[in-house]
Parts: sequence; structure tokens; C-alpha cells
Amino acid sequence: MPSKAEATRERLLAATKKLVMSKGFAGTTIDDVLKETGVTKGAFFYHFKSKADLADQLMRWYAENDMKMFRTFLAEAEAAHDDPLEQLLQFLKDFEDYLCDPASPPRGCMYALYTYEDDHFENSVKEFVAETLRTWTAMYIRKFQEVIDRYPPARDVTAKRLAEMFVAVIEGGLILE
Amino acid sequence: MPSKAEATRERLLAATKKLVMSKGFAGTTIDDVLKETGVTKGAFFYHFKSKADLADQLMRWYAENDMKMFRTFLAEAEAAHDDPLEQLLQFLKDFEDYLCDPASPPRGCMYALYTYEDDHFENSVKEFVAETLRTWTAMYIRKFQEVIDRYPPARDVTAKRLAEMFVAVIEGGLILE
DNA sequence: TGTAAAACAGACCGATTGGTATGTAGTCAA
DNA sequence: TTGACTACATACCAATCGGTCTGTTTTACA
Repeated sequence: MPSKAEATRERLLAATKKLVMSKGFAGTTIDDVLKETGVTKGAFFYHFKSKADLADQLMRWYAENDMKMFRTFLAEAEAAHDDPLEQLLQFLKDFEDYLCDPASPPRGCMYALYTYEDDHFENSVKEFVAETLRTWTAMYIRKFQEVIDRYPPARDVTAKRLAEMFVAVIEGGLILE
Repeated sequence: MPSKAEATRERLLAATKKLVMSKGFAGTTIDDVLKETGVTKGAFFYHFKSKADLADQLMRWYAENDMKMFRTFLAEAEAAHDDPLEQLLQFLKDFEDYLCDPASPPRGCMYALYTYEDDHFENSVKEFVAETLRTWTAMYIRKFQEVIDRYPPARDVTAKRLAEMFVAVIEGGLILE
């Protein structure tokens, strides 16, 4: 089903992601990506109309894959358990397994990179990333709220605060390796 | 006391820091720094023997200022109170004030940037940054331990875990603006 | 005041960069 | 078979990059 063109595009995006994670976006040249993939310049500019376009598509591609994975984790957890707390614990376990997978260590987060190189990204991409983060946080808020409703917490916490805290810890942890 | 040369060096470093925070290191050109400061190329290369040298000195300069500030906060807190808990709370308040200061919003952390552009930094710099982060964490561990010794916590926590958690939250929070 | 070194100015250079122009091999419907 | 289209290949380009070179001004100190 995936056409040859689509396969090439994916290869380029995957290679760019890898390079960008260790060199930054500005530090990654198009030639780097070409060398990594074996694709030629003509082919590259057939798929991306500029380097900025590559950045744009990379962010969207990354965010889509990311959200897809989380939704899968969540759906599986919700299918496996009735209790929201058990669902949450299951989800967190899956997430932890993913983060600790030695085969694909995340080594930082794409979203964070955009914090440091925002000059390179269009406003539309910034808005898209911000929206993705909001969706991500909202997912946690909903889940925390379900647990709080079922098990009234001993301390005075809100689902929103818990979720924001959690996201910050994950983000910080990803950076401090 | 600060010689003219030293003042120029500081201006270059300060401008570089500002630019690097919003464009990344690879995305910041020497010409950018020159335009920002009005310094000429000859002067620049009198102070820094290469762009890599600039990165090196920037990291050390940033880390030194950073640690100096924290040590000051801590020393003041320890001078003002006897109780380690009150010292800690005072320190955290000073830290919070600094982070929330609208005049100088940090907008990310230099140390995190090196996570994403490690290819540009020498191993000696990486080691230096890692050492700085260890020192920073150790400072928190010591303080948390003093509080724990005085006020045995209800939960089973260690100073080390608390400190690592705290640093991760700060780091994550800085990124998620 | 003389002078040597420190601190800076700015023209210049080769390599690299993102990007283009043009050409071509495969595909598929008519 | 043909002709249009997709998907790529390659040579080339102007601009920009980090860095050097040669000179000039400023400072420190005898």
C-alpha cells in the first residue's frame, strides 16, 4: 500500500529525526540527510520544497506518530481494565517500557527542540506543536480526574496540576538523560 | 576593574547566550553575534579562537554565573534562618522569584541545549556541564537531607530521589514555558 | 614621552550551504 | 506506441559560513 514515493519520504523523515536529535535542526544539513539515506538532492526537493518545509513536515510526522502511540497505549489499558486507576497504572507501565527500551532510547524530545530553535519554525508549526502538547496534557487531566473521582485523594490536588507536573517531569527527565 | 577587553568578551558572551537561546548554537552565526554587539570580526577572533571555543567558553561562563547565583541564594537563606526547612523554603522562594522575573525570563536552559546539540561541543565541555549538574543536584540532596533529618517524612522518600525529581521538574518546566 | 604589547578594524578567502535547472528512467492509461 | 506524469538523478549556482590576513588604534608602563 505505501507507494515507493511515500517510503522515500518516510526514510528522509526518519533520518532527519535521528540527525536532528543529536545535532539540532540548524546543525543538520540537507547533505547530511542525503548521505544518511543515499537519496539524491533531486529526490529530496521533489518531496520537500525547502528545508523549512522539512522542519514543518518533520514536526507533524513526529507528533502524529507520538500521539498515535499514546492513544494505542491508552486504548489498550482501557480495554484491559475497568478501574481507572488500574488503567492509568497500566498506561504508565507501557509508557515506561517505551522510554526505557534500550533499542530505541528517545534521548530528548522533539517538542523541546522547538523551544530552542523556534526561529527556524513557521508559526503554523508552533501552533501545531502547542496544540499537540495541549492535547497530550488534556489526556492526562482526563485520566487523573477519573481516578480522583473514584478515589478521593488525601491531599488537595487537582487533575490539572497533576497532569502539568507529570508532563514537566517527563520532559525534564528526557533531557537529563 | 573589569578591563575593556573583558567587557567586550562579556558582551560577546551575553549576546551569544541570547541568540543561542532562540536559534540554537548551530543556528547562530558569528556574524549574528557581531551584528548584535557591533563588534568586528577581528575583535571577535581576538577573544575566541574559533566558534567551538565560543561554545566552550559560553557554557563555562553560563554555568559559573548560574552556580554563583544559586550559592548566593543558598548562603542568604542559611544566614537568615536556623531551621533547614525554613532555609529551603526561603531558597525556593528566591529561586521562584528569579524564574518568574518578567525582566529576564529564562526561556529554556542552556544545559538542555547541549543535550540537543552535543555534536558541537567538545568532550571537555560535556564533562564540565555534567559536573555542574551533579554539583547542582548534590546541593539539593544535602539540603533535602538536612530537612529530612530534622523532620522525618511521613512517606518513604530519600533526599536523592527528591532532588532528582526537583531538578527534572525545573528542567521540564523551563522548556514547556 | 617612547614604545611594545594589547585590543581592535575590515578586506579577503575557500568551503559549505540551501536551492535550481535540466535531464531521464519507469509507469500506466488511451 | 505514445505521451503525460511520477519519481528520481546530477551538474551547477549564488549566498553565506567560519576563519585568516594585514593593518591600525589604544593602553600600560618604563
